[in-house]
Amino acid sequence: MTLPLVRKLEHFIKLSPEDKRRLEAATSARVRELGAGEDIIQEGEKPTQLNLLLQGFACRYKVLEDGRRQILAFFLPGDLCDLRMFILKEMDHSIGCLSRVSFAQISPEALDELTHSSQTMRKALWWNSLVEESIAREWIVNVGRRNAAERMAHVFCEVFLRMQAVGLAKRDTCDFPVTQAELGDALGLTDVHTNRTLQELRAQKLVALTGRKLTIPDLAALEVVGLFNRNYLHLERVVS
Amino acid sequence: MTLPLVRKLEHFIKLSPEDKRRLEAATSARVRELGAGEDIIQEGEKPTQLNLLLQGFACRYKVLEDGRRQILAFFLPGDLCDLRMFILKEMDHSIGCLSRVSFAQISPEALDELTHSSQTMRKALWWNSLVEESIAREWIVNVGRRNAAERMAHVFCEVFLRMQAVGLAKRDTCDFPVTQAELGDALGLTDVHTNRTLQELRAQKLVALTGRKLTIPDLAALEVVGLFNRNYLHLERVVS
DNA sequence: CGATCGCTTGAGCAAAATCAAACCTCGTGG
DNA sequence: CCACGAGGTTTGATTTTGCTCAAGCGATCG
Repeated sequence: MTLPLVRKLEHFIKLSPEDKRRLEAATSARVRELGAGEDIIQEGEKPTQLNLLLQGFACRYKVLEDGRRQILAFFLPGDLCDLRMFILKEMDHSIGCLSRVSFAQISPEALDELTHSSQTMRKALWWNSLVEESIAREWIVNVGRRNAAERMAHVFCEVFLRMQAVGLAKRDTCDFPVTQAELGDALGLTDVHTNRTLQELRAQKLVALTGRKLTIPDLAALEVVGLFNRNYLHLERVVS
Repeated sequence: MTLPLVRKLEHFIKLSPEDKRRLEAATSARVRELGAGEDIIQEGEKPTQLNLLLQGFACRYKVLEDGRRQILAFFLPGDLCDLRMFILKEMDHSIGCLSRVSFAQISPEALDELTHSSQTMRKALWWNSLVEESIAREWIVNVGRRNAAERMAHVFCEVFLRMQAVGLAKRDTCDFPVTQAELGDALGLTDVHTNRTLQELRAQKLVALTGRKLTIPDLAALEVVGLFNRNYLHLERVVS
């Protein structure tokens, strides 16, 4: 089975067999598991290695002094949680697990080795960071300028397309092991309002969300509702 | 006069005289000016070079189909508007000028040259990107979980500290050539509500904002109102 | 001197938050 | 096998926050 990360990177650039082999080696050296609610790394800690999500959902989040929480990004299988971050003195946010999760820990040295010999790999990881940043910017638009239903439609589209990009969507369905309260924390909404908004989308038959599975019967329609534009995911290949 | 960018980078790492000389050379090769309201680059265009803001304020922004606009970041003197972006096929957002602006255009080749010979410069620019990403994440929290007054207090603190970091704040005052409507676009608020919120902060003597100048008589107090935590700006030096 | 742009004010309304309670489901232990 | 409990979802009533629409005001600039 192809590594989700490989699938993702190949949306941008074709990797050589050698690149893939090394990547697989690097990601199998040290694998850890954590349960839902546990943190991979917390705000204030010094980041020391790179975490690559292999299975399950995780998220970046911040908590304000008074307990308000905001989720800053969803991490899906194939996502690098904190590439390049270990130059910093301390984390300014936490990374937590939304479901049971398994992830690979890659040391800075292993990463160096991976990129040092391959221009292609460097470019691929570079592209990967840019996409991540782009997603963060789109989330600013989401919470800043879209209303509740639009926001929710938008993240559903995003998650579905990203899952599809790593080969983890079957037809119109993918995993979505996220509680409504957590979804609210990602959308900047309360749990109550998140629930009502979800019911709206359900009533319009735009989404089904049960048993940790997300189904989108008509993606194009949901994209319209969410004022969704795929360009920010940069999934059309530039370099062959 | 020291380049704002140099001042900023030196919050993280000390640059050698040689590094500084090269940076100054690279930034003086090609300087352009634009007026308020003009765009440095627009969504959909292919980014080809790096723009370094020298004077004035600019911003990153996106516009939804129906005209709603969200400002994603403020660019102050010393900011690199799109470092690393030129690997992408097209911009997923625009960069516009909030005031009359002058900026340097640095070619990918000049940038390569700058970083190729200096590990320090590479690290400095690396750190710079990470801080920019960190600011974007904090903005998600801002629009997602803070109310109008908190949001406004927060960006005022941020802009002031960033201006201070590049040597462009005098005591408790710095430039802020941004209209209330634009400020609203950054905060995810309407212009009307932005106005009322600003009046609140003024009434509490937390800020003065007249003639494109921002004054913060008691920064600590404003930080409390904005639930502001400096950690995300990563301004304490790690590497000497 | 009028036009434009930015700021300000008011009234009414809509969206989302808050508070409170009930309900459902699924795993656990008696 | 059933009762229990925790976590997650749903509902209702009410309040708050911020939006919309509309108009007026005050500079500044050809």
